[in-house]
Amino acid sequence: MQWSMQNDVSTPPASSPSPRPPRGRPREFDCQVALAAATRLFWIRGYEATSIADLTEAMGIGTKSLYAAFGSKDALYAEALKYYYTTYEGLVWTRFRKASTAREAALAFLQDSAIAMTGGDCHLPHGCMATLATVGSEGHSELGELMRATRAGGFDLLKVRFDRAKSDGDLEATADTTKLARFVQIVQSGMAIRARDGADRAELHAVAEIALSGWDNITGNIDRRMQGKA
Amino acid sequence: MQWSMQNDVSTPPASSPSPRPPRGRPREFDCQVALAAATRLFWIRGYEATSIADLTEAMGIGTKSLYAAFGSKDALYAEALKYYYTTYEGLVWTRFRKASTAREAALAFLQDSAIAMTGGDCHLPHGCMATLATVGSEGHSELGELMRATRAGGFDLLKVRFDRAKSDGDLEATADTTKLARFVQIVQSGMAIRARDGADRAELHAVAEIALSGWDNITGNIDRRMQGKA
DNA sequence: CGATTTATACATCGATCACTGCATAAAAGG
DNA sequence: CCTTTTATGCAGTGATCGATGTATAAATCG
Repeated sequence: MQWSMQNDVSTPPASSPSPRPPRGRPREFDCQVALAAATRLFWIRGYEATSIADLTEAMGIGTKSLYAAFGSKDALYAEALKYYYTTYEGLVWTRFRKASTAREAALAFLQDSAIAMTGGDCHLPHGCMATLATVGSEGHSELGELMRATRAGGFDLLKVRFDRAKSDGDLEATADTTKLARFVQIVQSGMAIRARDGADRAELHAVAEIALSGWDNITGNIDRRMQGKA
Repeated sequence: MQWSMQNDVSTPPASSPSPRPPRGRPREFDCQVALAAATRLFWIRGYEATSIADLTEAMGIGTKSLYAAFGSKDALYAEALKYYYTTYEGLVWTRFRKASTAREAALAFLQDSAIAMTGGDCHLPHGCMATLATVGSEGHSELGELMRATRAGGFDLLKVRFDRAKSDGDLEATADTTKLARFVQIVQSGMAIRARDGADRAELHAVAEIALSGWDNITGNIDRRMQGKA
């Protein structure tokens, strides 16, 4: 299956000078606005539960226009996921990037995730589109791989930051950054499920604090504390 | 919508003496075996992605027999969820119940979840059926409520145990058992997502240990440690 | 003005969805 | 035996799935 589209959807931002407009009749709808509507729908309902009829209604366009602009439902979903990530990535990772220690970074990531997953500033759908998507369990293997890769990207960002903290001396040399990143990622994934079930911001915020309250034990002397347990 | 079924499915275990067999032609298939097959399929693929045709093939029966025995796809799913819970509940909650302290109970719950979610002793599907089900996002509101209630049940077990630990003196009187139970529940939910993405048992086991490595800080003096942070 | 190119609306495609009607088969009660 | 009751197999229900074909409208180019 191919993700290529008949028209280049991702041009509107950072558009080329485009001295010559395309020859025929111009498109009547804003491609980015339509994509935003589709993203919101996929975000809320998931891939399988969202039909083409749902999409065309929410996007305000006909089926033929949808297929002319995006190619297929799979391709539209992939484009929606990209739109989702580029649009909302900053909500979760900006403070993370600016943090001066690994602990502050992890806490910022979880706290800002708590905010984003409960609507953010405006009324965003609750939960995380990438985490909660069940695309690709069976069939749709390409979309499933895309989702898994997206989730893996979050883990990588965490691990790289923790590795850097190790060379900074911020984390002990014995700290297992892979396990640490997995733990933080898993807490965030769990928060996404709770957010979908209606958790409020305070609850997720509390979980973020609790998750990192044992940071010193986790990163420092976990080996000594744990050796007699499991 | 009604969950009631034409035939009582849940009689085979602890069956009544049944001195008089039903009048007509007896059923040719084992209802529990068929339900187990359906459960496995729903568990792996989820509700929407599993069709009646998939189910009849896996269960080895025809559509008419399926509807005669279970009533509808929704009712069959509800029955499958009940079967799932009663069959596999012990994998996750037995050691939890026997533990003498709240910390041991929570650790046992997370560790045994790590085992169950990666196949258990035999080759069970990975992940948690109740946690990963996305039924009821839109429409299917009754099934969605059932899933949410099932997830809430896990939280309640945790909270009750932690409350008991408080009166036992095992937990400080100042400990917030609600937040504590939410945290443990969220870690387990996140583990389910990682298990679906292919995490191995060791990874989830490590996360279980890390999650509870700060137990003393969480349950005891978290207030003092956290007051200057957020 | 055509000629060409593209977008839209509408009707539809075959496939699949959950679900049922109907005829038949196999058991029990009489 | 016959009647009743239930289960099964198969065809088929209307609805909806994702995706297209056709005809028309609107733009640019010559």
